[in-house]
Amino acid sequence: MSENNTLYAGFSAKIDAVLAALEAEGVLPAGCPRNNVSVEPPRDASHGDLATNAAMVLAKQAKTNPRALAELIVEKLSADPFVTSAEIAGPGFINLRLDRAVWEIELDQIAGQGADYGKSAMGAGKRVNVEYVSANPTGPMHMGHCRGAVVGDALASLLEYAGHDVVREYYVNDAGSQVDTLARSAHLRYREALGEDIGEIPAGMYPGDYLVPVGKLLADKFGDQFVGKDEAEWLALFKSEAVAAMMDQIRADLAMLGIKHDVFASEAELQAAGKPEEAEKWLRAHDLVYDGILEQPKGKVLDDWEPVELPLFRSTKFGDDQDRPIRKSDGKWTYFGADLAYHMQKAEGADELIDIWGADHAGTVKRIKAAVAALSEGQGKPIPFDVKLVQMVQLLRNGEPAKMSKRSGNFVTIADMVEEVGKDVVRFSMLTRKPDAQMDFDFAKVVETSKENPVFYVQYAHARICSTMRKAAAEGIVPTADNMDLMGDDELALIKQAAQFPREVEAAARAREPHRIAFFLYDLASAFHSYYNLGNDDPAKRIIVAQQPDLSSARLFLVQQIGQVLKNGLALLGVEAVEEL
RNA sequence: GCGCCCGUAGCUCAGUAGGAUAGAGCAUCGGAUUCCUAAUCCGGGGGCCACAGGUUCGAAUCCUGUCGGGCGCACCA
Repeated sequence: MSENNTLYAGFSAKIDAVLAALEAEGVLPAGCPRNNVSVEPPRDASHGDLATNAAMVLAKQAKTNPRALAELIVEKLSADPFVTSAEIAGPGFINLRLDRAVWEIELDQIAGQGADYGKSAMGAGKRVNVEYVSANPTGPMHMGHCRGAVVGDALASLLEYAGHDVVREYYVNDAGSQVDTLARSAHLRYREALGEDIGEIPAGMYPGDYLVPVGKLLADKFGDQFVGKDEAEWLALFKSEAVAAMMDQIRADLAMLGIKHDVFASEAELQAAGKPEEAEKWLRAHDLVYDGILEQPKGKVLDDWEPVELPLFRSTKFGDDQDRPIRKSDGKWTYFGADLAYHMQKAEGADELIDIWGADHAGTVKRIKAAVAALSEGQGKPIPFDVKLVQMVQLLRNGEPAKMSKRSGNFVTIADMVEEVGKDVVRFSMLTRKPDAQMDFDFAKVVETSKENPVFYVQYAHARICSTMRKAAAEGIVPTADNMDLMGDDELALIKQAAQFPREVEAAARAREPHRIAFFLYDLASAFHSYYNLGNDDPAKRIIVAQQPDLSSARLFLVQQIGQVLKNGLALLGVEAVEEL
């Protein structure tokens, strides 16, 4: 379960040793960079088990041609007992075939490591803070939050699996004017709960039904003491009460998706602690904040534009279009002003920061990255910081835009969606495409239990394995690793595919792309279904062959491990590995 | 006008640090079920990887430009 233990990393090291030997012999110049050398399974399995481009990459430096260098490498690699053949192909690829013992050992690894198979020490315990969701605490979660929530959560799990020490964080924006609106809307519902006819909810207030129980709660708690009173007497109180209620709601919504954050950081508390002031002071001292006047935005006509002097952060120094205000004209912090201080707070307990944002916030990435870079470097602790954008999801029903929810007032909630199609479908759907392309989510298609819907396909593979295990147990056949030599090419091919999992985890973690795991699982499920169906044409190829208990035990052992890998991958994505469909 | 993301089969999407003949599913056509779950499998047809240049042994992948779609562009969050 460490990076150096995976099969591919192991062979990578062997090839590296061969190159080092060639360097010692003077074939390769001393200290020549080998970081472009790749060791990976070839796309076409007929080429072998492993391929390396070493000869092509290094030929120039060795002052020879790729094929000549390849021959030298092949000569040394052939000496390895686990290498059964090493061939030069095409422009200079070296294709290796590995002894079947390699795969038998790998299968044993899966059995031995169980739920830990695929975990990696790549992250080396590096502390990564992943901030995701961070929806405003003004209502239930809606579709706009869903993709970022699932992708962020899966990414956090993936990094954890790959050996990082991960904190899942939610930034609660409880300090802006939107929570004032929330408090006023709640006050309206409070009066309603006390029997007043409040009529239509006025424009500018939150109209959703979800505030009705909040109003009732406030009425029960405070009676009529805040009716007809000046806003100053109740606003702060109603704010904190309503935000708390909304956060409970949001936590419940997230729980429906199987998401749980470690830290909920409050913007109001951040401000109360004077963090933004500290940041401003430092930035001013380093001439990164100055008082200036913004230009009128281009490409947009504004009737009420007035030039105002504001404290501006020099984000243009970092490639942004214009400098950005950190305070408003009333002296309060802008979102950005508080946010940069918030990122410094996160950086205190982390080695690396990742934010997951919706694509509608793409315009603000440059300024926050600039601010974090300036502050962290300036304060002597530069911190890697990445903002991952997830693109918009369009909700459809039979190809038409989906209707809004009554519960929410004006949007489709996550609760509605999960109730209708289920957590696993929602999560897997969001994870079977790369996040940086827009996607459509069609209720009608997504509930179909078919190939249209890959989650069932993968779950079915796992369920089929469980069912086979149950049947075998009933017949008194137990999986054993004792007769691996009975396994043929079909079985070995399946092991080879499952053996990619640790490598896949590391690659996905490195690229921060959890969707790769979903596609890997789909492919593995597909390979298993094919294998399973071999038994339909030829009874001798069934997993359980009554007359041959040794063979059956070996095959059972194999599919048991395939099931284990499917289970591990599904767990990583937060999807149930069901045992029956 | 500017910034960011996307453009791969009729449709929905993959394409692993630039690698070998670009892959799946759906749809379509043809097959497999007295047999471990057919929610499955096997096979056929279907591509100027938007377009044009460039980088190099090699480009769907990197760079530049053009076209098309999405998102954003006050002190909102």
